[in-house]
Amino acid sequence: MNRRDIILKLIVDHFIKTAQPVGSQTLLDEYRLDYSSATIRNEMNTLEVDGYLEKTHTSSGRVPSSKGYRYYVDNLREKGIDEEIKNRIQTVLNQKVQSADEVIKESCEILSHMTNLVSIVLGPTASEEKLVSLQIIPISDKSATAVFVTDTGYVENKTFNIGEKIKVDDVQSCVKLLNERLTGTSISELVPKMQAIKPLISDLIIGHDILYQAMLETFLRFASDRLSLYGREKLLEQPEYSKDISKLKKILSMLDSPEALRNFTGHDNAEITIRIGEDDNQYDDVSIVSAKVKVPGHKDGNIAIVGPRRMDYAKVISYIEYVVDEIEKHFEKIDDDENKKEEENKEWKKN
Amino acid sequence: MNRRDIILKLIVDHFIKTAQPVGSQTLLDEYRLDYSSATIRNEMNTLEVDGYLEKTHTSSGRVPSSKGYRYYVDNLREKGIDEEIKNRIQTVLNQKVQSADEVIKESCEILSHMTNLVSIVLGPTASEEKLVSLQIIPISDKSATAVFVTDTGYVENKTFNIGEKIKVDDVQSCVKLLNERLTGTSISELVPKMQAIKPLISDLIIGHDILYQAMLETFLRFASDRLSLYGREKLLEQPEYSKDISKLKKILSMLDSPEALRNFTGHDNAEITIRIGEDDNQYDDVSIVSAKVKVPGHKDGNIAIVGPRRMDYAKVISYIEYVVDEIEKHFEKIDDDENKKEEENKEWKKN
DNA sequence: AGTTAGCACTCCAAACTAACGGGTGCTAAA
DNA sequence: TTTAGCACCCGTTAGTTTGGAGTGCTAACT
Repeated sequence: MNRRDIILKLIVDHFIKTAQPVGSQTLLDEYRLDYSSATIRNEMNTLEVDGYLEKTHTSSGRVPSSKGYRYYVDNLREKGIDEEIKNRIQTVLNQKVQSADEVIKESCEILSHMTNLVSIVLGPTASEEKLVSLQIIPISDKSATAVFVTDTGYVENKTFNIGEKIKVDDVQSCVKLLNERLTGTSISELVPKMQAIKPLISDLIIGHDILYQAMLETFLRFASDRLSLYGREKLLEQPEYSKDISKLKKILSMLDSPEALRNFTGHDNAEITIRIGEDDNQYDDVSIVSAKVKVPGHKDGNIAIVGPRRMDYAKVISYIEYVVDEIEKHFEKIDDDENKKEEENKEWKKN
Repeated sequence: MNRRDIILKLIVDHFIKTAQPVGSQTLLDEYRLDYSSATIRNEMNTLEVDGYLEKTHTSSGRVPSSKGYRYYVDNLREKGIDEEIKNRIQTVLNQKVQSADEVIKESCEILSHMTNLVSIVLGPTASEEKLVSLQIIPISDKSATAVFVTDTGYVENKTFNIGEKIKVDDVQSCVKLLNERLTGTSISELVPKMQAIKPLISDLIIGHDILYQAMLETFLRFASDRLSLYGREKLLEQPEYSKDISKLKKILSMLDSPEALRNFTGHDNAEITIRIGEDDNQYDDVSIVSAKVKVPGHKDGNIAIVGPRRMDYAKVISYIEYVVDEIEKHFEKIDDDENKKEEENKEWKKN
């Protein structure tokens, strides 16, 4: 690594650690370099001219620019990973009972805990899932619960008050009808199909409008974004927000906007997408490291870590890579075992 | 209302509005009182001696003490209620489709929105609920989802990966067994009963330990606190937190602690419980107004509004009272209609 | 030619100062 | 009992000073 890179790396490292602009002397004091502060200053100057560093005012230390972070992330960051997260993740994976969703959820909690940042799980967009079952379960003489399940094991439910307007039988026959007509339908087609079925329902059932509305509502809930956040409160620990609460508002408003989050987590085919806050943007100080998670038998999902631009990219990226890798390996292995077993079964039957 | 009370009321009102200590002159300027500032000062002094007011330093305006707020809440607050919240709540209630849970949830969102505070729904403690149904729904050749429903229409689910260790049949028979043995069991007895059943399962099923674990885990999830928060982000708008982020941390940590929340919302039989932050407490600056919600056919739940001690009690209390009243009236009415209808039916059959 | 010591210069942050003003309590008169 | 008047308190704000961490430039040194 050439001298300029070393200096850039150290500046970014130091700034990530302290959240303070870094000066030439500090750098020298902290990391015994074998060239003088003047040399460092020269290098810093060219780094600034080239757009990797910025000054907060004419005579202050330097701060990495967005471009500087990018370069750091792409070329300079160290890739080690510490033992603690390994242990923790392995502990989770060793509890064999867990479904993929649960494993991912728990892993994200660990990620959030160990980075002091917010982690998010973006489920696959629901629209492609198919409804596989629709059941009605009477729970008292006054009410019944309808349970809807998709082919990924996602469950929605809706409780009906049975009574004057709606009879148990009505709900039953409605469910029967929907079951016949809707199983196998993908979530995105659910609402249009429902519209087509509407006349049938109104022929059949007394309280049809209410039932219809209720079902429709439940289907809409299906389509809503499946997104979980962990460790929101961790943000309060970040020094950038202790002064300036408005920055905190910005990042929290982003976390409240599923669209924004979907927007900034990887769409392309990359395994890992790194979004570094750009100055021109509404979310100028927000960085997002996101990774695609592929589990056999599931649609691809994403997990991501969200934090201020000054986040410990080296750590965050290596952690998230590790976590995703381990999760994928884990479930591939399970999948393989299954297949092998199945083949054995076939062999067996053949003989 | 005597003069002292008037003055105390105005001080509390003004402080709630401005979050600034209130002085005698300001009071005079803002609300044309017909006695002099000196008189006000005298009254303030006795109010302070009696413990209703506090000074932040020797010569500053007064701030209500905890006792002052209490007195205000009990005796001085105005009880009007404005039209906007009425309209909003009525809009919600008019969507007849909604179940109680949904109505409560939406009402709380409105409450949070209109008070700029956090509102919470504390479901009834789950332990009394009874399991009414346990179903297994195959969703692919590799997985199946078990769905559990309680007598209040609460649904939990757990997805199993079918395969080497677990067969569909195993899950089926396990569910069948549990269905026979566990329907009607209350949540709190679920775990002990499971333990009793354990030997049966291990006799019956190959992957029994995994299945057993999974079921157990789901039951534990049942027992976990059912609690929703709305409008967390609203807290950032409160002026007390713009300076002092540590206060914000305190209140957020409280919101993250279901135990603390349960602790500070009404246990006794009162319809409304008002907790005002006490200085000696860890949560010194947190006030909670909570109300019991009774809906026919449901266990009692609570809704509450959480905010800094300086909250607009008059508004919050009247809103929450209104909301709870309306919700209760709404569902009682539905219930009555049902009963009437049923009686009519009986009449009918008799003739 | 690249490196570095030296130096003048910049500007923020922290510390100090002064003035202001909103607040108090007390006293004495109405 | 109320209130005008007054001395006093102290936090806030604005202005000033100072110190220090930082810069860039130049000239001397490898």
